[in-house]
Amino acid sequence: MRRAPPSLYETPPRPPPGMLEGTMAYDPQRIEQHWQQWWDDKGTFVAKEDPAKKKFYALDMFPYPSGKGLHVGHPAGYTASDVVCRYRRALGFNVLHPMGYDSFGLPAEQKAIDEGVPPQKSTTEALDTFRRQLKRLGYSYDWTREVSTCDPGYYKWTQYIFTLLHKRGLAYQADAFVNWCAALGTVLANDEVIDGKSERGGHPVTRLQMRQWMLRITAYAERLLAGLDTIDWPDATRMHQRDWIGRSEGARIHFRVDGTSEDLEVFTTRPDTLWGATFLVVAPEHPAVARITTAAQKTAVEAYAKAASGKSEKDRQASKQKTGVDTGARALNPATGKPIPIWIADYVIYGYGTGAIMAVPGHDERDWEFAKEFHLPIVDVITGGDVTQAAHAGEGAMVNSGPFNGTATADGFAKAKVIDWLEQEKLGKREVTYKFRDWVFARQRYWGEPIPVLKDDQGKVVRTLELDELPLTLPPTEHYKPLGTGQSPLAALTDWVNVDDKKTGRKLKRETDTMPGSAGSSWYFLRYCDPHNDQELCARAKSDYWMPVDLYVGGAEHRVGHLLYSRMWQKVLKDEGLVRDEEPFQKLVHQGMIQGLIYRTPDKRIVPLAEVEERDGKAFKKGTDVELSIETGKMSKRYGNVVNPDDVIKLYGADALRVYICFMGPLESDKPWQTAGMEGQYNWLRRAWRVFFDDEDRPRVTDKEPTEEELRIIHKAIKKVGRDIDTLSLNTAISMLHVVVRDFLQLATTSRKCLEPLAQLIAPFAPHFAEEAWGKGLGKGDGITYAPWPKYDEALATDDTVTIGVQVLGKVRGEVTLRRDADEATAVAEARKVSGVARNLEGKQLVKVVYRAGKILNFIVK
RNA sequence: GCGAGAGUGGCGGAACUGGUAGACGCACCGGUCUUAGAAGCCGGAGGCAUUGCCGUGGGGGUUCGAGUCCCCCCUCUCGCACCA
Repeated sequence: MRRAPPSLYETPPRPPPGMLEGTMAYDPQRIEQHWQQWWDDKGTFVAKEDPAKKKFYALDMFPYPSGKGLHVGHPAGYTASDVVCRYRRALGFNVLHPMGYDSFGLPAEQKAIDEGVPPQKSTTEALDTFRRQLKRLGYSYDWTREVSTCDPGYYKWTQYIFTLLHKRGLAYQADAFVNWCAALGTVLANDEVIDGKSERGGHPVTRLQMRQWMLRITAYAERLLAGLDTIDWPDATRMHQRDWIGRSEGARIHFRVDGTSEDLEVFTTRPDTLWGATFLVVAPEHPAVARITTAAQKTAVEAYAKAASGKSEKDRQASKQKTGVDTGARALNPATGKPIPIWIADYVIYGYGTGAIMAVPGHDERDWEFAKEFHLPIVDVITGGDVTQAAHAGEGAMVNSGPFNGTATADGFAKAKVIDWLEQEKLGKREVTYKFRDWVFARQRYWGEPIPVLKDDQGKVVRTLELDELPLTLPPTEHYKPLGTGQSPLAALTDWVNVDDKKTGRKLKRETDTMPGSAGSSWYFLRYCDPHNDQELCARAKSDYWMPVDLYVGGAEHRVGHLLYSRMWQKVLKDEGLVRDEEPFQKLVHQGMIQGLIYRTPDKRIVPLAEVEERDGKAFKKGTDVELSIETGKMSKRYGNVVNPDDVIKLYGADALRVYICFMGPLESDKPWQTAGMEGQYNWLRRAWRVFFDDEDRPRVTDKEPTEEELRIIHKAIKKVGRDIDTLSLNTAISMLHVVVRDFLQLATTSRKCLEPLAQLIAPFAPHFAEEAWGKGLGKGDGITYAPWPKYDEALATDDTVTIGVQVLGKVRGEVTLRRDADEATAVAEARKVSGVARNLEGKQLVKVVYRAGKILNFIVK
């Protein structure tokens, strides 16, 4: 056995390499604590508005502070934004870099239910842990601006925003089909339901009709779509939001129900296929169903509807097999005047469009399958396919469509014509619908912002609370469990619920539902601009200065939830005149996940990391010869591969962790944590230390003039590192720094003109190290944070000689070193001297020479 | 099924507008130091083969030249999933 197994999993941890007795060396524990204290004392990162300076607002998605503390996943994004902030400060930007906590939510409440710990208490503790851990990583946050969504001074304004939404008619109560999770005792938003299960806990979710608070996000659909074209976000995320909003253009068409005064409305994107509509399909929940069903069909219809509503969303989608029942009623096709049957089927969704469709089996795959299943007529109304074999959804010309025969469907031409006709004949109208629904804005839970309204006995809202009545604080309780009735625990607190309202002189009741977790996080970026203001949610002058966010770093899992809600609130606040910008986040980047290694025995059993040892680059089960397979996957307790930043920092220091995180790979991609790789970066910092300090920890800097070679090294690095931070290619920036340190050690570089810029280039990544090198190593007094970023000389940053490949017939046969701008004749002459090239040219006739100065020389021969 | 993204050494990953594939790091091998080991330092290294050949998931194409551009296919990851 050659080396210790991954030391993170050993107890007690072995001392870091190089910390042997007597040797003075890089000591991260000492310097990191010292500089963190120093930054705190000096208020180095406190941001102040300064109109004379260009601002830069870098925002991290604030964490939900779980009791378990920080996970290595958190620093992945936080480190990247911190590097950018430190770089921007050196460039002279006025940087706002705040941090806070998304501290309302289910986990703390679940803990309260399970263990009886009040959420206020467990949240405060978790928050202290997070703050301590984040500070220990040396992030340059302005801690004076910290916010926490469960703080009454904060949620006062969340509640205030709710009252604004209510006044604008954007917050309303409605009987709606909601995602009810019985296990959690609450409703969930669509984005909190994944595959028919709750995002948190994976409990089953069913569709239920309930009276709920809703936010009319659909009213902002067009602006939410339009804004996507103005912001610098990943394409995948913008596309995902577009899909989620799901805009479609079409027509609403009226169908008379034969022999009744009922009217059924359908939404269709293909009004040009109206002549082919041979039946209607209505969602089982549709209220018209009960009215139109004939006596003969009543039993079958009711049975089907009941079965459909009992199914969860997931079950309903599990089978694509078409099912349905004829209601017995007939509708009149407004185009042909012919009676067509009306069916109910669960492939039609009540929440979308009008909850009823005209089925055109000839030109819609789903309708075609349904028609086949139930032997309903199929009519061809668009040329180009064989509707007896399959639905033809493509383009063609209208046929069997009366006056429209021959109209081409391409480019929506026929569609527009038919809609015009429908409007003229008052049979229907042009309409746009959206796939996304209004936002269910209530949870039947305790640990959230109380909704600031007063209601009468019937549950009708009498008034919202005025600003001077806010915050409406959460009353203390000892019973956190949702009541079995589908009400929140607040409903049991009758003293709190019943109010003698002085303003109206009436006996009123408080709302007992609370807001969802996404409420507080939908505007926190504004509060950071003016966190202590108790008169306004954020002074306009402050948000005008700092907003919009210039760089927002956070996980891709918030693509549609948080990132869509925040955009909506920003628009509402803009309409209120409270903010200037239409979009809150100018540039968005998603960090990838830090994955763990998963070890398995040949029979596929998982072996926790603590029981793994490495030998000769292979993994074995500790103390055996059982070789293990290695795969990458989620970090999870189950695999025993969760890495805690505290442990890493204890061994290697925060700087090494930061450098390793940056070095692992591109910010956006998922990458596996490898403790050995971590050690590599720690060792690099130790080597870098030796550039600045000798064996007795004395500074090595001299005022010697650097050689040209040394200057070239550092100028190239200044150029590369700056450019890489701009593009967030932090891994290649670190590679460059490796090269500089290697070369400077080899050249025994001590020149101040080289070491000062090197310390500065290291500073964004390993700030404590850099401060120590800058202060103690280079004798600088004021800290490195605001030292102006070094400038490079283009002439020195570019080599004037280059080594290029020499090819014969496209195959590399040698290389030559030339001046970058050497002419072709020189290049050819030099290349002919290279033996491998000469050998391949021998006896051949030169046809052509391809020469790209500084790039390639290629001889084409016969 | 639809949409998006990705396949490069043993591993993580580099490669500017097409121009010496494998930078940098890990692991590995050799040397040095040491009683020995660890760490450090110096050096090696894609594969096969002793002048050469093959190599960026596979197959075709464009080009003097392809990881990069075009066409077809395979695999993986992530979304969405009867949205009318």
